[in-house]
Amino acid sequence: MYENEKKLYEAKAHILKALAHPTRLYMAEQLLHGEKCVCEFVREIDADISTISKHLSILKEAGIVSDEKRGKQVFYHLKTPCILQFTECAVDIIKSNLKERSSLMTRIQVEKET
Amino acid sequence: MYENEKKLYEAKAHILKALAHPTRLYMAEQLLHGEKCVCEFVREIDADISTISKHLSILKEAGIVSDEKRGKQVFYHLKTPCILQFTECAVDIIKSNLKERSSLMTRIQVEKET
DNA sequence: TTGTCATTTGGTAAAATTACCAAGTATGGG
DNA sequence: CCCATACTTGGTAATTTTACCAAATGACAA
Repeated sequence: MYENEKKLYEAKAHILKALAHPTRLYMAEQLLHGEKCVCEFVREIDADISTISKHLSILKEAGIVSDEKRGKQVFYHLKTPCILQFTECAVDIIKSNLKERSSLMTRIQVEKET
Repeated sequence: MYENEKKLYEAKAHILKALAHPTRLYMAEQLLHGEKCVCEFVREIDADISTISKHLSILKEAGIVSDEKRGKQVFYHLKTPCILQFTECAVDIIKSNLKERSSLMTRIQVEKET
């Protein structure tokens, strides 16, 4: 029964949810190349610094990243890089969706014309 | 610049978002064992059938599952099982979060008591 | 055709997410 | 000590998500 395992699914979904935002996904992927301070994200992302800080705190709360204050700066670090392994498969899905949707478009076009 | 790659991050986040709900994650994982009709999910999950149907349609729209009508029933099928590979890593994160948070609790206890 | 089973769709209220601004905290320099 | 820099936090409005009920659709059976 799903009810028994619900807590585990909630925990897993919570982690996915933290990653399921374009900006947060970008941040996590950037951290694959090494730690970054908030100020670096601020330079790259066109959003208010408070928005960026909140996105990072969501990743942190989910346990995906950790932070460390050094001087005036706060550095974020990817704790568990394996969580980003889904990327390759996601790209496959995106490509397959594009294919299916473009062939659907063609079908609609053809149906219109005939 | 993030702005250039934004479309790709949005597409990837869209797929994650579809999975980032306990019920939808459960459904996708169940489909690892083979296709299932909506009625089977209805038996397992304590939610309105319309809610279950809508969750399935979100997974379908994201390109994670496909559906096929056979007789009166609609069968759902996992198109790209690799998208669920993150699970193992997610469990690692959950365990590590539990450890950190329980040690935090202990620390708070200790601080209170001393 | 009429009914029934299996599922989807439309509508809606409640809850959650998001982004911004403004104000607060912490650190190091002068 | 005072100030600037680097962030975080609180407040809030707009948007999105979620779940339910009710009604619609589609397939088969009588």
